[in-house]
Amino acid sequence: MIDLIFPDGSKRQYDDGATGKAVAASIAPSLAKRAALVKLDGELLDVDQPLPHGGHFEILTRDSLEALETLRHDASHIMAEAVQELFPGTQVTIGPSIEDGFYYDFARDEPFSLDDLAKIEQRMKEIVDRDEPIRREVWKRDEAIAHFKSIGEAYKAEIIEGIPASEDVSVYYQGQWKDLCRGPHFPSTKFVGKAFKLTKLAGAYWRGDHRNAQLQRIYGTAWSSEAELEAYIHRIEEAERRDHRKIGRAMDLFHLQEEAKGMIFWHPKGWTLFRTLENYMRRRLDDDGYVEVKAPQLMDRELWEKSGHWQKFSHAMFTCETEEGEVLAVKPMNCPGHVQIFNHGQKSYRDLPLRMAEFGACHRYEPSGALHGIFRVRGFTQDDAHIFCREDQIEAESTKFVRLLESVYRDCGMELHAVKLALRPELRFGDDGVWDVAEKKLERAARNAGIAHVEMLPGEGAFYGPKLEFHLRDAIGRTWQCGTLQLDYVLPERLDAEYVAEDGSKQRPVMLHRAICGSLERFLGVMIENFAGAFPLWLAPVQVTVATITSDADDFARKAAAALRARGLRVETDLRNEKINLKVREHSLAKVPVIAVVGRREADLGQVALRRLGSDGQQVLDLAEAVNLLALQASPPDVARSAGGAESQSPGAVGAMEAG
RNA sequence: GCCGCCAUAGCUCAGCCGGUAGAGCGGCGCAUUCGUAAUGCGUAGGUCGGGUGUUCGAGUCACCCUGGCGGCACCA
Repeated sequence: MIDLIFPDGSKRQYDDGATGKAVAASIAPSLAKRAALVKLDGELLDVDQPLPHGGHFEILTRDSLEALETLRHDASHIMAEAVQELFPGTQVTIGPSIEDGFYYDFARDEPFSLDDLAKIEQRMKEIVDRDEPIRREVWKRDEAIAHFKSIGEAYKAEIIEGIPASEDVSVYYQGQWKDLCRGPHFPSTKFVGKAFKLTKLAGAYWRGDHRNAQLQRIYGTAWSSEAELEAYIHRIEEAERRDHRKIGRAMDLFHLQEEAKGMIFWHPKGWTLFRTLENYMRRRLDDDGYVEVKAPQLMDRELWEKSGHWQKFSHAMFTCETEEGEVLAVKPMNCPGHVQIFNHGQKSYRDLPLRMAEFGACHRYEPSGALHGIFRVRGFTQDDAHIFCREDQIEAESTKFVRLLESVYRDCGMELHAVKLALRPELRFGDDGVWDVAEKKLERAARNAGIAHVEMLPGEGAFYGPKLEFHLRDAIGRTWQCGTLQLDYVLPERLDAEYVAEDGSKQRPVMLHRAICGSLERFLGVMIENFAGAFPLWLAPVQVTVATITSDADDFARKAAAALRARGLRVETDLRNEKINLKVREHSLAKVPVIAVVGRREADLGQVALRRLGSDGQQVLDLAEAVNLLALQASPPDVARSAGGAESQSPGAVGAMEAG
């Protein structure tokens, strides 16, 4: 007998081997009919599977949130069945559920077409209508290998070969069709419903390795109701509108063109945005004890060989040869340059931690298929810095960095999506003992800074050390690494960085490579999508447009604009002989945060009517008042913070306050 | 780089089974001075990403190149 504890706390006994369905039936026949999955001590099981033991027990219907993953997984199987029915000879490989949907990788010589997707989708719906029962069988591993080989499913056989010989494997039948799968699954295809849609067709390498065969991946999205599917499609469409490439064009921020692919032509408005962010970052770094430097753009190949970059990274480096035969490389990163500056002159332990920052323009030959708007480019600007410190300073510096990063993200309206720790790669310098220490230290730094969850990424570290990665999301949910913190014992060694310790001995510093935005370009891209182009006042390329209603107000409008400019605001005037309706519409669409409307009335009274983007009210103020208000509101968040503190004591004593 | 798709006026897009290109927005011009998301009228822009081939004839078919998009791989 097994004891089951139900969600309401009640307990009941059942025979050994009772299935979830039998348990459901004992409660209510209707529940047995609706039961899609059962949960036993947190583990999801098929309803027809004999319960292996007692414990906390719950019956899930298809509409439950926890069943959604299974619904999507089932949908991937139904798609595989449909594909094999329609395209005999196609081999199946793997097909998991993913965020919002599922995919399945198929091996087939002939490529699928977009038209095929419609056919497959249609057939999937038929399979749902057939209500094929889904049944689990347990097979011996070797028999499974032999069977899948015999039916020409080489990939499946290969997967099973990777399973330890002692283990059995589960095979799921779905009507006549079957697939190797761990499960769980719903009781029949009808449970999946029809709220799914095949969305895209893509290539994907077998087992994620580009040396392997390329399979055809079909992606789909699946939901428990038609309404949710509609909502999802709508959400994606909305998100596509805020694509930074579209907004960049519409707002005239930047452009890209063939002759310089992967490199950005910043237009005046976009460059204003860039400079605003750069200036903000510079202040934050200054305040946090960094010193800023500028290292050369090109350096001799020999230096890159010494640092190790040539061996590990030369494929991605732009190089050129001089007439005198020197081979120079455009810097793909700033670290070797910074070490040269560190090495110039003897350093003392008193100089540490030395935080050396640079807005470093880096160039990397990225694979053509990797380029993506201004997120992934070949020429970009890192908000890079290297902290040279003693080993016992690593933790404090790391924590300090993460705090700064979180503060910057907050100021910029960014939400940190994930923190990942990239562990030692195959190609690396430094012995394993050093890596053990480095990996542990970074992990601890993240925890100390209050980051609850750190995802481990085996094999993805830099060649010189592990990386903590800070990921942000774009409009449609893709994540992009922006911030990074890397712990490096290797480069100081390879490039002979040293300092004089208290006892007069020469010691190696440790290097922390760190960036908050990662690249200003990528960070701006994410910001553009997050704000959908409607930037907060301090960032907006044009902060105020002074728009006239009639030409009577032209002189006053010019005067108002000049007064605003005198306080550092970015102001445009619109004196065209157009209706105010049109002006409001145009500047609203251009996402200008404030439209200062002046008509005859305002001009006579020396006032402006402020209209904020997104609201249809207006605020009529005397010019001087409006200028003060807007100047205050346009302060970057860090400036506002320090001014705010000063103001509460003695207005206007901002500088004095900072000196303390 | 790999797989698939796409490439037509500044932008968004229409041009079916091949017979020398259209719309909306934008631009420009004229008129309008009109109080908070589109004033009216008029007008100029493309030879269809580049190339080769098939054809009497190609934006429309085939192939190649280039670029873009979605994935994959890569991302020090």
